Amino acid sequence: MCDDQELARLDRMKSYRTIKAGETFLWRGDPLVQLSSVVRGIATLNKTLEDGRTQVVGLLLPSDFVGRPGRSEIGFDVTAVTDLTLCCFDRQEFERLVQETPRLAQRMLEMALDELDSAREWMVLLGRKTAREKIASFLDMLVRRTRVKDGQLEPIALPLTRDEIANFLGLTLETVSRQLSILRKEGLVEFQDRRHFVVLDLAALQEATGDDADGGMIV
Amino acid sequence: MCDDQELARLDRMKSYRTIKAGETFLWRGDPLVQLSSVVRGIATLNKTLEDGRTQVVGLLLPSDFVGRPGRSEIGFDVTAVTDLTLCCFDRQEFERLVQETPRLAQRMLEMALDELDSAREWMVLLGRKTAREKIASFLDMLVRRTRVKDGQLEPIALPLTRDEIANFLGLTLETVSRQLSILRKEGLVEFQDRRHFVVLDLAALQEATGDDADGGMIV
DNA sequence: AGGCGTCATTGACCTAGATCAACCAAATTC
DNA sequence: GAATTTGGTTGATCTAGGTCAATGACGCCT
Repeated sequence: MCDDQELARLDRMKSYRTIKAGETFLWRGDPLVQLSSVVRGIATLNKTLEDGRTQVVGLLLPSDFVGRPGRSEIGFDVTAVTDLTLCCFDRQEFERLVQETPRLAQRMLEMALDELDSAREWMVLLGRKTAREKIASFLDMLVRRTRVKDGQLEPIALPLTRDEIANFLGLTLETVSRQLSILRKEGLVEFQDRRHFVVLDLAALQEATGDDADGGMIV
Repeated sequence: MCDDQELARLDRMKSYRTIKAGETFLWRGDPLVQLSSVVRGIATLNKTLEDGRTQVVGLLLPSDFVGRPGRSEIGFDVTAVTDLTLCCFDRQEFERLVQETPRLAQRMLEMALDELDSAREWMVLLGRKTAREKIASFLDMLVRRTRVKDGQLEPIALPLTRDEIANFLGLTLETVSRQLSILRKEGLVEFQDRRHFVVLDLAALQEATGDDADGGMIV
């Protein structure tokens, strides 16, 4: 995360933890004793309304940070989507470290501001986009996130179930399924498997997100 | 913001700027040369889709920070809702100051994390709440924000037009107007003026937000 | 005081997406 | 390998909230 000495210290205080897919391992309101970062797997940050409606408010991928220094309570439920490995630190010890190493505070600030930017992009999606645009934006985000490593048309993993996607996009699972079918029939994407897709027409997909040509998703 | 010496230094580098109500004074994509904090007035952070739909992604009140250190481009349009006074700092100079004063970085981190929490609460509102719940949540937020100073039933200022509220809540201005009328007819709130309301039944208002009894808005 | 631009309210419709429901296919259990 | 279970698709309806349109209520300007 930062430089040698700090890394060494982080190293001494860290411990690993694994969680099985589907398990909610942090609950809103519980005391926040450990911070962690995702090593392997995927998790979601969720909030549930009193009558059971739920909204995913964050997607945690490897290297993402879980919990926030300076708060004593957990703010959102955290659920493992796949099997998950976390690297954990004692919160108070970590906070001390942050206070002593300015670099780390700056790095944390940068990460928080990036997350804030993507949360705001997501607010536009939730507040103003149509179902079709939401789905296209979601697929486009996955493409951008995976493209880093592979060249072009490798199949991309769809890590969430239809229901989880729906809770992420503020839709119902039926609408998710229908819109995916429509994009498939239109030839923008193709599924080889319920959980893996290939983009056939990236330009059309991005057109379908409704975003300005220039400034789409930041994540 | 922090301690004496830093404050003094901030003091030397600051300058003031005033903006007239309605003016959009920062545009997405423009170079970010100054950071600032709101001294007086209200502003909104906006994003506009290609076809003109807009979503407010942040409400800036006095003491809120505008712009983000470590980015060279403006990420969202910023519009003055009322006449506005800003206290501005040169971005690069401010960044230098942040690097040299760990305290400041920590304070910035805290602010960023608080904003992130409220952005996430807002995502729940945008993705899952009904129009009625959105309006109730909005009024409740205003109550919480003003309650700090006054005792109980003082009239609360509604700083935005119906249209701006709609863009904040992901609704249309007609729906905003209708839902406000309904809450009025039900006796939860009363308007003395298009822009000032009194809460008559706070418990019922909070009930109508749809939030869990305990964990509502963080802001 | 009269005329105008802005903001708000209310009504009459319409449509995107939710809801309800049937069915399918792959994975898991016995 | 039959029987559940879990996740997905598709169809038929319903409805919350959007859209379109008329009217009202203030300023504000001359």
